[in-house]
Amino acid sequence: MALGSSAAVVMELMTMGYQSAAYLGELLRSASPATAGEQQELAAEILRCCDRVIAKLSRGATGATTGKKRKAADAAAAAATSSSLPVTPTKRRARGAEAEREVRSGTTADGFIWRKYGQKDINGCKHPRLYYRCAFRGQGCLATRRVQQSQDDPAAFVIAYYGEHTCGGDAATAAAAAACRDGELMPPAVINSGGASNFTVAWNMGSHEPASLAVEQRSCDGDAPSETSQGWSPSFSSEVELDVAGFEVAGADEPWANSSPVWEFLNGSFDWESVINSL
DNA sequence: AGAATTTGACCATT
DNA sequence: AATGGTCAAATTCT
Repeated sequence: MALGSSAAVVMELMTMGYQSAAYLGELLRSASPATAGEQQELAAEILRCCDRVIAKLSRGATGATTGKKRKAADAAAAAATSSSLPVTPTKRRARGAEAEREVRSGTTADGFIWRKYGQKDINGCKHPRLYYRCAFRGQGCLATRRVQQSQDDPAAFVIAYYGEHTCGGDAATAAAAAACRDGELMPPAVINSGGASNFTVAWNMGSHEPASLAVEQRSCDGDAPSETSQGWSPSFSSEVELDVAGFEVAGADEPWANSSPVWEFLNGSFDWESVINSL
């Protein structure tokens, strides 16, 4: 395959992330099999994200037009994406249409850049439902997601994804590449150590005083979509929030604190080469 | 000023 | 008619 150098870098980093998440899942399972459920689910989600990027890269950018199954209305709209003007012949998703993927996670961050376009109170649900679309819709990306805070566990989100990221070959990967250029990593998944779920939601109206910190990605060069015509000119500030309160590496009392691949990973001495070669 | 979110209206689907 | 998804004007944020 003919991967560009930046794509190769992203591929390598995503492979690292994949291996890290896999190993983290192992650690969580062996460390505390009883309480590792939620944490393992987070690790699993990281795995899924990495897996998707890797699949995309190894498949090449030609996968953009090879959208698998898209709803009829969306397909019709996609046919007209050559004219960058999304005149939008009113493509409305059927109520309760099944998502292509549904993820239950402790964070709403998934590495993509989303723009919120609506919010709705749902009949029996305590929390509102939030609607997002890909920030690169101006480029023809029709990916959409629906985020809902779980009724029982306020620290969990149920995220339903619709549509494929047709921007994946350039936009999301470009953002990743830009982040790598700047020596930064992709927005990490939420770190929520221990059983105490002190992760709070920012959009909880009224009282949003979470112990969270915002992470922002910087834009890459000029391919940041500047489409003022439709009011769609997203920047690269995503709404990533992560709780750092419970994440103290230095003072960790965990048994693996100072002598494990995790620690090696954190202080930068982890032997990635052997990991990659073992693929 | 421009960008991003909020929020009520609008409309398709059930 | 009720419900859920989207639009777009208004508002807030940077």
